[in-house]
Amino acid sequence: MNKDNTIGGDFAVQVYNSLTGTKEALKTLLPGEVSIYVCGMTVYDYCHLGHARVLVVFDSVVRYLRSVGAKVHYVRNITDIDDKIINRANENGETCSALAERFIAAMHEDEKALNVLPPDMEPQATMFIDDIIALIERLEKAGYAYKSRSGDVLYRVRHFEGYGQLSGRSIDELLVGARVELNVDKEDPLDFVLWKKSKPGEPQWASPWGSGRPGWHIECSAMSMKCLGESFDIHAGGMDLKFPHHENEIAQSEASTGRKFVNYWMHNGYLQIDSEKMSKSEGNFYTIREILDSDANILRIGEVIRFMILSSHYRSPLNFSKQSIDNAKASLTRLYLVLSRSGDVAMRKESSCDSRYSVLFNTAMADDFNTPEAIAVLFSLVREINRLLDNNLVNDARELCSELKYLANVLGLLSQEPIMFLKGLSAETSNNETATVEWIERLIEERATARMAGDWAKADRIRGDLLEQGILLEDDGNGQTSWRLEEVYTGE
RNA sequence: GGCGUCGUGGCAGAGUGGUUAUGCAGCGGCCUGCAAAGCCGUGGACGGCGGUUCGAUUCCGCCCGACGCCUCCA
Repeated sequence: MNKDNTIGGDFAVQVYNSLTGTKEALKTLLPGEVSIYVCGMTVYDYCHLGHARVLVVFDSVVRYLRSVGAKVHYVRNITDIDDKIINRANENGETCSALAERFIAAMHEDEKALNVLPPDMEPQATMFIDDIIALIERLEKAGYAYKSRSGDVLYRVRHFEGYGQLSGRSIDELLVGARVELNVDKEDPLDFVLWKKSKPGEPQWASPWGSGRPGWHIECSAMSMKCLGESFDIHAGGMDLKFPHHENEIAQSEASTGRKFVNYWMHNGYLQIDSEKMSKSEGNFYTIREILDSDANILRIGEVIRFMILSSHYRSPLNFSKQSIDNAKASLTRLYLVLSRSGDVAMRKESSCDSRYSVLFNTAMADDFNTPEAIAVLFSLVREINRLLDNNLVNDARELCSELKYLANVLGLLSQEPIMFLKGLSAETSNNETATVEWIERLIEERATARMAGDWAKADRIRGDLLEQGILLEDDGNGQTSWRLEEVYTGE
């Protein structure tokens, strides 16, 4: 490991730091270790595709950092108490904790389908109330917090010198924005809630300021510092959290500790629908499971979504459409076809960093996690493998295949059995699937007989009929026929 | 009003001061009963106007266009 605490060895990892607006070499507090906190979900509903992007992007970041030998401490929180949760629970007539529990379980299912690994820690706000209260007390002692007339405890924004450093705006500039509501309760309109006085019937915890609950931003300060220390390396989340959430986290954390809170801030771009930001308030959003349900095989469509997300750079906007899904499907099919063509190949345990492809792959990823370029490297591997196979150099091809699988795995891709992906079969085969497979195989036999007899018309009719059902037949040179899924484009 | 991001070939989407991104689609060829897959070859691009430069899609300025943030949001 380098003495200067850079990560990545020969491929010094460069990270775009939202705080400075530039790409910087990633230098961590501890040599060879990376502490990263990602703002996770507020669990009052099913995760949408924007959440999928955060999950997949930072899962890939963590996988990559680990692949270059870093010991990563990955924390992703769950906010399980806030206004939206309380409202939704009331609407449903269930308790907040029951509601939260339900959607946490659903989120874990979604993650699985997207091949997102669990973080090392997944702290929930309601389990850190003591730490939150202690943090607010520190802020109060230092003069950064005050109790308002209404009973809420607020953060005194004017007292924190660096306020606005992340969003690149001064308090006064923010005020000119004019959409800040006037509130007699606040010393300054930008002051925000640290502790909210509870209303009857709401979840509440005892505190020095009376019973209440944490405000929105404080739990991330408390939990991240509790899990990773008062200073840590990377804090990440969606672009929309930059202001005010992350700005406020900095204010809370640095005012309480007097130390630099986070060295690198990473923000992923929005997921868009028809080139507009997808958000619940706009009503133009898809849940992850909605998309997952559009395919019989949940892992297959999950990987397609993952591929689609990684095929654009994490900071760019990502436009979701039927075509982006189809593109991802076609690309993944090409990757899986070469694996299937090579037979079953075990994944290499470690990358041979000296290989041409690994060098290109790592160079791309070290440059602020350029996954589109890394994926392009995967495809040049595919071409090479196919060339080798065309020339019957099977052993060489299989060697490269195991490298392909290794590199793809760094992106969380190609972890399924090729056949399962190509045929769209799930791991625990249903009766329905078995019946379908048998039906297809019967037709293939029937066609083989026709071909043997030279009845091309019949053979082609069977093939054409199956294709209309989305089943593509492929004959190899030895009289064997295989099949795979091929969506026929019906024009929407 | 303030701040910011972006504008690449038919579509998606990287990147670069002068040389092939990549995937899908197209075209020609090999292979195939015909296909499919694969391979080989190939056409096609950098919003507009100026400037810097031997040379700009890449740097600078202006303009136009799209989007976002300043309010809950990944």
